[in-house]
Amino acid sequence: MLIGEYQHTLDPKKRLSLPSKFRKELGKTTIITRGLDNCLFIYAPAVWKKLTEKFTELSLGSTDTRGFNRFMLSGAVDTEVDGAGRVLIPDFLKDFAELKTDVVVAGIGNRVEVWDRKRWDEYKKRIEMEANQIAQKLGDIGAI
Amino acid sequence: MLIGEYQHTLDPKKRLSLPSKFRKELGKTTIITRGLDNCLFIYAPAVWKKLTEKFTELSLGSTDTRGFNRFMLSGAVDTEVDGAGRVLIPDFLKDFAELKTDVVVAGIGNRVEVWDRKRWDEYKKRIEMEANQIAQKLGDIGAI
DNA sequence: CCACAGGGTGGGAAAAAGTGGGATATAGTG
DNA sequence: CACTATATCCCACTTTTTCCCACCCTGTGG
Repeated sequence: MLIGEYQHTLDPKKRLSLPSKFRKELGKTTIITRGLDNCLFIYAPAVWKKLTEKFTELSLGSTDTRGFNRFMLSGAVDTEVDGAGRVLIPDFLKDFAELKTDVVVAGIGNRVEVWDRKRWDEYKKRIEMEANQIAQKLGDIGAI
Repeated sequence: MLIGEYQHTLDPKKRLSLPSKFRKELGKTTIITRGLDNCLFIYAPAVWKKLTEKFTELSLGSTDTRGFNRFMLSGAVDTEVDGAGRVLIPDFLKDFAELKTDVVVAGIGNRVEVWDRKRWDEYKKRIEMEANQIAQKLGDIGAI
C-alpha cells in the first residue's frame, strides 16, 4: 500500500527521487501519466496493465470515453528508475502538472501522485477543511 | 481495548513514546494518519487494513472520493515502533495536528489519538460541558 | 529507607536517502 | 562527416534517518 506525503525536488535535469518507501512496490520500471486534478500519476506496471484493460474495454462509441482514453493513454510514458531511485519526468508532463522545483510525492493506495508543492498545499488545505463533511457524506451512503 | 489519557512529549527528533499499556495491542508496526478534528489517529495494522478495504474500492470517478482517499491515504504512514516503544511523527502530520512539545496520547477504543496538549485541554473542556446534551440527543434517537 | 524494575526521555554514531555534478554515450543537424 | 545538444550513467557530497545505549524519574517491594 502506497501511503504518505514526501517533499522532494525536481532537479534541473527533470529527475525526481521516488521516496524509498515506494521503490519496492513500484519496481524498476514505472508508468507515469497525466492524472486528475492537475497532478501526475505513477503506477507499478501490473497496476497500470489492469487499469488499461478496463479503459480499452469501454466502447468506442462515446465521445467521453474516447477523450478519456486519449487523456490517459497518450499521456503515459514507460520510465526506468535509475540507480539512485529517480525517474525522469518528460517535458509535456512537467508542463501539464505545472511542476516547478519543489514538488510533493504522495502515495494514494495503488498509485503515487506528483504535485507542484504550492498547488498541493492549496488542495490539501481544502480537503482538510472538507474532510469532516465528506466523511459524513460517505458515511451516509454506507461507503465507510 | 485502548483507553486512558497520557501526557507525553514530542522530542526534537519528533519521536513520541506510546504509553506502555498500548504497546501490546498496537504491535510493532503501526499506522499513523490524519484524524478528524485536527488530531492524529494511530491504528494497529489489522484495524487499518479493514478501514482501507472500505474506501479504496471507491471509484476514481467522483471528486469527493478522490479527495477523501487523498486525505486518508496521503495522510497515513507506516511506522516501526523502536526499541523504546516510540514512533516517529512525520513533519506534515506534526504540522497538521499543530503538535508542539507537550502532547496528549489518548486511547479511543480501537485507535489511539494524539493531540497537542493545549488543544486537547480546550476540546476536553468543551465536550465535558456538552456531554450531557449530546447524551440526551443520542438517547433521543435511540443510539445509546 | 533503600534497592530495584520499568517507563519515559535524550543524545551520539552509523547508515541510508536525497541531491547535485561531471564524464561518457547517443541522437539530431548543418 | 563533424559539431552541437540532449540524454544517460556513475560517483560523491550533504542531510536526514535509524539504531543503540545511557540516564532519570517514579512507583514498588523488601
